[in-house]
Amino acid sequence: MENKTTIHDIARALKIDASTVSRALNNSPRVSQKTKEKILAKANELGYQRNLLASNLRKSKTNTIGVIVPRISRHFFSSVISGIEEAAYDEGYNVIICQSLEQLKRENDIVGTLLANRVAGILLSVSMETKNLDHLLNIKNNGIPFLFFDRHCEIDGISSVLIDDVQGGFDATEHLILNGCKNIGHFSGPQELAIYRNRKAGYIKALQKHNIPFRPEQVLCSSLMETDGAEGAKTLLSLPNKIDGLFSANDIAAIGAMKYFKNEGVRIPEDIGIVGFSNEPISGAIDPSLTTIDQPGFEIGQISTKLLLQEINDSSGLKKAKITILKSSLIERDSSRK
Amino acid sequence: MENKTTIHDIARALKIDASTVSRALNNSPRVSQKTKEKILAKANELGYQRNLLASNLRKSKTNTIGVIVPRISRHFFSSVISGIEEAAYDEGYNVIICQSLEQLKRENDIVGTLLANRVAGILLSVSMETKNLDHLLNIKNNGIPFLFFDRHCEIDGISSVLIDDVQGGFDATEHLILNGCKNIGHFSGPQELAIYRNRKAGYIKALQKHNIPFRPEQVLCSSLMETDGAEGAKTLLSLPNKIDGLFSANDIAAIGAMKYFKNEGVRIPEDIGIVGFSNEPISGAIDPSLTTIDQPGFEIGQISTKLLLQEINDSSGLKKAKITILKSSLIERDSSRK
DNA sequence: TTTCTAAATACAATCGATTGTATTTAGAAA
DNA sequence: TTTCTAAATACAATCGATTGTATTTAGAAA
Repeated sequence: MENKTTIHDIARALKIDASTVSRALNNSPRVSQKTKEKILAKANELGYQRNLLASNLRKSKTNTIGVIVPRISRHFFSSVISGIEEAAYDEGYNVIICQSLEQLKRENDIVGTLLANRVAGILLSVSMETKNLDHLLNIKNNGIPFLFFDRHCEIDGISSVLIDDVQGGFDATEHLILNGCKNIGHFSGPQELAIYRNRKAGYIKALQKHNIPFRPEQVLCSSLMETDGAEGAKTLLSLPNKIDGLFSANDIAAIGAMKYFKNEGVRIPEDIGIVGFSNEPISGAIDPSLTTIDQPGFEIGQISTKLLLQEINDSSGLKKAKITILKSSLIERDSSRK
Repeated sequence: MENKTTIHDIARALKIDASTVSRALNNSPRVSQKTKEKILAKANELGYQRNLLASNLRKSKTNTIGVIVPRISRHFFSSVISGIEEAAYDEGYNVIICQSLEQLKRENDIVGTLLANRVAGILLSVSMETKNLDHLLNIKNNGIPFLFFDRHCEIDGISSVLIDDVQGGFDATEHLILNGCKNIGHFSGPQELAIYRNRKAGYIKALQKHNIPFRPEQVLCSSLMETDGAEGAKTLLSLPNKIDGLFSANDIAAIGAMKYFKNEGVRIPEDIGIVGFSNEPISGAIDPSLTTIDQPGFEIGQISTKLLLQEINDSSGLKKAKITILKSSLIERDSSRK
C-alpha cells in the first residue's frame, strides 16, 4: 500500500527479467503471448501503475504541455483552456496551467519551472508587461516547441494562433459609424501587445474609410480593467469634441465606462454608442446589452494544441512560423443600436 | 542548443565530481564557497537547468498537484482554480488541471494519469456521474493525499472543504418566504451529490420553520443546465398548486427558468420570486438581476491547497478527515424583491 | 539424434540527479 | 616535519523504466 510496485516486483514474482516485463506492458512483439498474459495478470494483482517520471526520464520526453495565460478566471482564457485541455486529453497529453497575472516576473518564473519540468511544449498568451523577450527566446534556445495564442510576440520561427484584430477593430468601429456615430473614442491596451495595436489600427482604418478625422487624444491606453474604463469615460467626457461613440478593446473596460456614463445621466446608446471586444458572458446580460466582438476561444485552444502537438511530433527541425488567423464576429446588441 | 546540459557536463568542464555539482546547486554546506561559485558560474555559462524529472524520480516526490474539476469554464471553478494556482505557486508547486466534463469515465482516466504522473496530491470536485467510488479509493490506497472541495464524497480519512449548503439553501428559501412567497418550487441536482441533497435539506428546513407544507412534486432534479431550467419552469407552471417562488440549486438553471417565465408573460419577481446559487458573474447583470448565494471560490481554492500541502508535508500517516466549512452569503438582487 | 534458425528471454547500460559512505586535502597542533 | 582532525571532495549505488545486444530456448530440418 505504501510502496508502489515496480516492474522489478513483477519480474521477481514471476522469476523473469524486468526488461521482459517492460516489453510486455508496452505490448512489444518480442514477448510471447503467454508471458504477456502472465505479466498482465500479475501486474493487475499487485496494483502496478507505470511510473511516468521514470519512463519519461528514460525516453527523455514527456506527455505534458504547459499553458501560460494572464488570468484563468477570464472567460475568454478559460474557454481557450477548455479547448486546449480537450484536444490534449484526446492525444494523451496532460496540461499544466499557469497564470502570469499580467506580471512579467511571474511569467519568467513560470517559464523556468516549465522548462525544468521538461514539458513537451508550451502554449502561451503573454502578459501585458511582456516587453523583454529573453525568457521566450530561452524556450526557443532550449529547443522546446512553443506557440502563441491571442497575445503574441514576433519571434523568428514561432507560430501564432490569432484572431484578426485589425478586422475586429474595423468591424466594431464601422458598425458604430453605420449607426450614426461621428466622433468615436477608443480604449486601447498596452501598445507593446500586437492585439491592442491591431485593434487600434482597425479603428483608425474604419475612420479613414468614412472620412472621419482621427483625433489621437480620443485614444486612451490603460490596462483595461473596469476602473480604467470608468476613468477613461470621465476623460472622454471632458474633451472639447463631444464624443458619441466608444470602441473599447475589451468588454470589461467598456462595462466600466457604461456604468460611469449611466451614473452621469449619459444615455446608451442614444447619446453614446458602445462596442466592446471579447464577448464575455456578462456582456449579453447587462443592461443595455453590450455589442461586442466574439472570439472563438474554445476553437483557438483546440487549434493551438493541434499545431503544437504537430510541432512536438515533427522532428524535422525546420520550423517556419505559421500564423493562423481565426475569424471574429460582431455580435450586435443594444448598446450600439441607435 | 539541442542537448540539455546536465550536472555531468558541468562536472566534466570543471574536472570535479557530479555529486559535488549537485550539492553545490542545492547549496549544501558540504561544498566550499569557492567551489560553489565556480560551479554556479559554469552552470550559468552552459545554460544549465535542473531536470526535475530526474530529481523527482530520485527523491520520489514531485512538486505537482493535480486538480480535477467538472468544467474549467464555469466561473465558480475557474475562481477556485485561481485560488489553487496562487497558493500552489507560492509554495513552489505546479498545478495540473483536468476537467471531467461531468463524466465518470473521464474522471476515472484522469485519476489514472495523475497517479502515473506521481502527483504529490490531488484536489477534486467530483462529477455528477460519480456514484462508484473505486477510483477515489484507489487514490487513497496509493497513499496519495487528496481532498475534496465543493462536491465531496464520504470516504474515511479524506478531508473536504465545503460551503454550508444546508445553510445556503435555508437562507435562499427563507429569503423568498420573508419576501412573501408561500409556495416555493426547487430545482435540485443529482441526489448522489451531497451539495444538492444539502441545498434541498436547507430548502425543506426553511419551509418547516415557517409552517409551509413541503410538496415533493415541486422539487425537480436535473443536471441543472440552462435547458433543464426552462423545462423545469414549464413543469412547475403545469402543477395544480400555483407556485410563487423558485429556489434553484444553481444560477444557470435559474436563468433558464427566468427566460422561460419571461417568455410566458410571468413577471419576476411580482408573480414568481427567484433565487439561484453560485453567484455567476452573469447573474448580477441579467434583467432582473438574480438573487443568489455567493460561494467564495478563490478562498475555497486557497484553503484547500493549504490543507493539501499540509497533508503532503505531514508524514505522520494518521489522517483524520477534517471538514472545513466556509460561509456562503445571500446576495439580494431584483429577482426576489416583491 | 544433431544442427540450425527464429523466437523468446536475459544482460547490462542508460536517462539525470541525489545521497550515504569512503577518501583526500588543508591547515592546526604537536 | 609529522600527526591529526575537520572540511571538502570523490565514489558508487539508487530512483524505475527502457532498449540495444547477447544468450537461451524451442521447434523444424537434416
